[in-house]
Amino acid sequence: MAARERIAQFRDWLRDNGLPATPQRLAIADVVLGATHTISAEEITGALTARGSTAGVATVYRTLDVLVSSGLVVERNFAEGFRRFESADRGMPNTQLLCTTCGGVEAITDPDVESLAHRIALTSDFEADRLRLIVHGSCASCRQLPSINTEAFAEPHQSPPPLRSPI
Amino acid sequence: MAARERIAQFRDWLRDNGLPATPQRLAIADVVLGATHTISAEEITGALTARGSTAGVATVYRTLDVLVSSGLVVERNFAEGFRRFESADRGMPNTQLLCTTCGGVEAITDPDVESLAHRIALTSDFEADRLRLIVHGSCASCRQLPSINTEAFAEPHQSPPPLRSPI
DNA sequence: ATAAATGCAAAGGGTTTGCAAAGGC
DNA sequence: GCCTTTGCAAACCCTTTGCATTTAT
Repeated sequence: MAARERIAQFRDWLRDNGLPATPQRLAIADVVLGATHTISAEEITGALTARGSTAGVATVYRTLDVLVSSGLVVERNFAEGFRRFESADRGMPNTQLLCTTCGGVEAITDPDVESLAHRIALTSDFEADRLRLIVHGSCASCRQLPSINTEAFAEPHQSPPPLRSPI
Repeated sequence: MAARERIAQFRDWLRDNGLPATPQRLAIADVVLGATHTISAEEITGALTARGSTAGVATVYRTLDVLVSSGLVVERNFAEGFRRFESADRGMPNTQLLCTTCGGVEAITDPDVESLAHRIALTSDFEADRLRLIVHGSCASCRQLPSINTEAFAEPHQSPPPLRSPI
C-alpha cells in the first residue's frame, strides 16, 4: 500500500505549514489513509484503541479537519447523521465543470459522484460502467470579471471548449 | 400558481390515507410547496410566524415526514449540518443511463444529483447553471441476453476499460 | 366519540469549543 | 521556552421522543 507514502506526505505537509506532527495526528492519518473504505470518526477512535494508541474525540475531529485541509483526505456525506472520511488518492476525474462564458473545463474528482451513480444504477437495475457528472455554469474568474475581458490573465484559465456536446 | 393545486393534492393524500388535515399541516405544506427554493425546518417556522400561523418544531418535522411520504416533497442534504426540503414537482431528468450494448437511453430524475452537483460547485467556487449525470453501462435487458452469465462478476464486458470501477 | 395530532420540554446523537495541562519544534 | 495540540467535559445544533392536552373526522 501507498499508505506509508501518503503518511509521509502528510508529515511533509504539516512541516511545510508549521504544524506539529504529533503522534495522534500521525496515528489518525495512518488509520484514515490506510482504510480500505470510508471511515467514520467513531470507527477511527475504535481503530486507534484497537492498535494500542488513543486519541480524544475532539482530537480526531480536529485532525480530520487538518487532513482534509491537506487535501489527502476527502469528506463524504451519505446523510447518515454523521460524516465519513476517505483517502483522496482513489479515483480519476469524474466531474466536469464547464464554464459557459470562457469555455473552460475543470475536471475534478468527487467520490460522492461514484456513490450516487452507483445507487441510481442499482435502483434502475442498470450496471454502471463509467460515468461523468457534467455541470454547466460560470467559473469564479468569469463571475469576478463581469464586463472585463478574460485577458486579465495572459493565458485562458482553462482548457479549450469541450469537443463533445453534452447529452 | 401550481402551489395551490399541490396543496389540494396533499389534502387529498391525507384524506386517502385517513390522516387529519390539520391547519398546521396545511400551513406547513403551503410554505414548503410555495417556496421558490429549498427550505429548512427553521426557515419554515420563521415563515409560519411571519404569516401569523404557528407550529411547534416537532410538528414541523413530523409534517415534513408526512410530506415526504406523500411524495410531494423531497429531502435534500447539502451537508450543512441540517436538512433542506423542496417541492418535488420541479425536476426534469438530470440523469441519463446509456446502455453501451443496445444504445438505449433512460432518462431519470434524482434530486440527490442536484444536491451533489450544487455541493461540488460550491466547493469549486463554481456557479452551477444546468447539469447532467451520464452513466454508461448495461441495461437489464442486455445483461440478460448472454444467459450464460448469471450476472454478478461472472465476466464483465471487456468493453472500454472503466474510468473507475464502481464502488 | 375516538383515534390522531399538537405543543412543550427534555433527551438524543454527532460535532465543536473552552481551558488547563502536555508536548513538539 | 514559545506556541500549538491534547484531553476532558460542557456546550451546541439539529432532530426526535414522551406525555398531557387539543382537535379533526
